[in-house]
Amino acid sequence: MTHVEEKMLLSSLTSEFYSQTPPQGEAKVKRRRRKKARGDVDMEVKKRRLTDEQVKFLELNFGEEKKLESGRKMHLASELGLDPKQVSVWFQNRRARWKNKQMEEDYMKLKSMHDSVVVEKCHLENEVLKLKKRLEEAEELIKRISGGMGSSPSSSFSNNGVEGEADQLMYMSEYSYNGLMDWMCLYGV
DNA sequence: TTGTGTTTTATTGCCTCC
DNA sequence: GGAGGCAATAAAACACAA
Repeated sequence: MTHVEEKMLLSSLTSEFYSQTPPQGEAKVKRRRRKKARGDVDMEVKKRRLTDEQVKFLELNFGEEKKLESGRKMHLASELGLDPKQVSVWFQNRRARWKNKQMEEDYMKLKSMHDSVVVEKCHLENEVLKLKKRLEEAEELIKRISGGMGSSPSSSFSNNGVEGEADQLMYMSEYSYNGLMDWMCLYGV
């Protein structure tokens, strides 16, 4: 019996298994196979579990080439004493398992990358918070200093001949209180 | 022993390629 | 149009705790 004849026979035997046909225009929706009734002896297909040796040999071949061309299929089938159909089914299922495993590995890699990016983001956010706090402290200090001298910060800076107030502020926030003390000594504030 | 979850083998329908 | 691939699914076979 050819492959096609086999398929047609199976189709005719199983067509009655379907309770519904898909609505017009929804051909892509797969019909669900009806469960095989218990005791339906005619349709009973005994599953033959492959031996360890057979599986080992198939695994070896799968490792070499994941696809199965016709010649190799026939060769493997005769070598293992299996139906060529069983060999192709085994390869089909093995490819599906392999694909799942690959996806799982890809997922784990992406997850690990994502996790490290999240940690890095957390560190950066902490750093931003620290810097903001230092900036606030520096600004507060400047306010206090300029208030004590009875003039604006800019006038006090310019009075001492210093240019680039922004640069000075950056300097202060960078080196915090000790730096500020140095700066005050330097300009005699 | 039995209920339940997992794995393996097999089937089906659809799709693509030649 | 046929062969072969894939996704989805069924169901047998197996593992294992209770």
